[in-house]
Amino acid sequence: MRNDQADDVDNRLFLKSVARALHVLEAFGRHPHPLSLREIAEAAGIDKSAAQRVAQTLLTLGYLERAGNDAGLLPGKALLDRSFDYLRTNPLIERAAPVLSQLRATARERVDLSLFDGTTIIYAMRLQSKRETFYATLAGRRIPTFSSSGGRACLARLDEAEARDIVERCDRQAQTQKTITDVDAVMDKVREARADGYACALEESLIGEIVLSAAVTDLAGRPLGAIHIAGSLAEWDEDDFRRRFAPHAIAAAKAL
Amino acid sequence: MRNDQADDVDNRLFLKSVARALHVLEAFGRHPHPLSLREIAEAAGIDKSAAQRVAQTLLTLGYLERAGNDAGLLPGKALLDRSFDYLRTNPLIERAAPVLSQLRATARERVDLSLFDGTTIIYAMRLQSKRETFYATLAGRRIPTFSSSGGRACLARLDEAEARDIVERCDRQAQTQKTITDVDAVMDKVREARADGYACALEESLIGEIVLSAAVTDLAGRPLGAIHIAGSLAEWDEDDFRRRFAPHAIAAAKAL
DNA sequence: AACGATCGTATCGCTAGTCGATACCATAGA
DNA sequence: TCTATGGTATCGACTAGCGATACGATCGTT
Repeated sequence: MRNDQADDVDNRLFLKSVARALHVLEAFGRHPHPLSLREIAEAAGIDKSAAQRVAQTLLTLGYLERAGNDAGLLPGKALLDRSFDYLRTNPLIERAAPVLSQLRATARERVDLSLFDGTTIIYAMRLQSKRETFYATLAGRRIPTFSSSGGRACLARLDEAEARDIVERCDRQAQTQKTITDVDAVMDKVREARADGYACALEESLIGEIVLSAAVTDLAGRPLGAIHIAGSLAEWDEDDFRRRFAPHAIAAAKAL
Repeated sequence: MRNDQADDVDNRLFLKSVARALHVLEAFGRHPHPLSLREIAEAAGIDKSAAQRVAQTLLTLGYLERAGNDAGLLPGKALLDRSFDYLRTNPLIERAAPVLSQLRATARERVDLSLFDGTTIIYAMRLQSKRETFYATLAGRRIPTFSSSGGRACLARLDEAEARDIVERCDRQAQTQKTITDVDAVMDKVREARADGYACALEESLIGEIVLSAAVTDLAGRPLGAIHIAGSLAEWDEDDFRRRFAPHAIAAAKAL
């Protein structure tokens, strides 16, 4: 999971106790249900005593809560405060908010802002369209870089070698039958995105869904994230969708 | 800010190092902009060395990031992962997701789910309507219990003494000219909400906005949160809004 | 250029904070 | 009643982290 262990070990400034506590919180990412002390200890690779101390601490600070039927522990509301801080302090989000909601108003389809983070991208803002249920529409969700249009839009802003390296390091599992998992085939798509100025993915994450993305970069041209427009193939065919929305996505991304 | 210090001190299980690290992250809630090491140290009440160690640790774990122009540190994307875990593991959110989006579809106004947390409530899910910009629409935002319709809907499910205690402990600053800050006046509103089965707030948080809320409770009848429907006074007058949406809000809350 | 202020980074000996084994007290099911 | 499993509490030993200090870079100022 972590290949910078080497750095950690020789880094005299690294606080193991802090890392332990965060590993406890991260355990709920892998086990999304109430956990007992013993389960926490196992998931975080610590003994029961350590888990007890960490849990008590996080509990009093609001980063953990007791599950309803005293059936264990769950993440706490304080985590929402911290992610709010993240969004509020991120200058990209600040600038993107009005642009996104205007884009949403003109496109009348689902609009997202995702952030580039190596082998995955993470949704930061989501403006849903009509139906749309469930976790798919929650901020904080991560999806693989290689198979998402937003991810490929970002890769297109990197040089060939760096992009290829990331694609190779991705966990390239097929999400649907249409997911492109071959490295060379993905790189073809990346080059296509580089040429077009936007990326497009057809049913690679979800059957029936077409997503089109334009990358947002910093002043140096490095990708920070991407703006997505997502539609349903029941209402659009690919060419129409591209023609209609690609200019909007590119313009919105350029505005940032 | 924290009156359980007494408990903390005599609790032998409380890990100070973990608390220190979290205080560092919380510093960005009070100072929403890039912070230098020295500023972090000040905000978290620790010395520069400690801040350095904590910052290095959080940096390598992704809970802090360097600001673009190496102008300091900012919260990191890992925080979004954790809030996603919170939302995903919270059974109320799971049940509420489909109900909310259906409510959004029928009401065609902004719909929110907030969670009751003592003197504040915190937005967990937000389905915006048309325009709506900025942070107002982000999950994780906290607003005072006493002046929000959602908060008062929750208070209405507590007994008189407990509700009054919370109102008194709130930081009762007026958000707008219309904010009701007097304890007795707030309690009148709470009693009204108890009688009606829903609460209503007129321009108490934002001028021109009317919000109507119904509380969601656990099996024991204790309030967990509230469902909000928010509209614009430019489009509705109070009576129409109440008549039209109160039944929907109550029904949606009851469905949970 | 030389200066002082302020930034991030690195070092190191001492001690207080944490570790981890262990015991305790519930509740629940056999 | 017994055993398994949950959360809670205790305590001596030892190590992880404290905090003072120092260093090199980068500024804007004089």
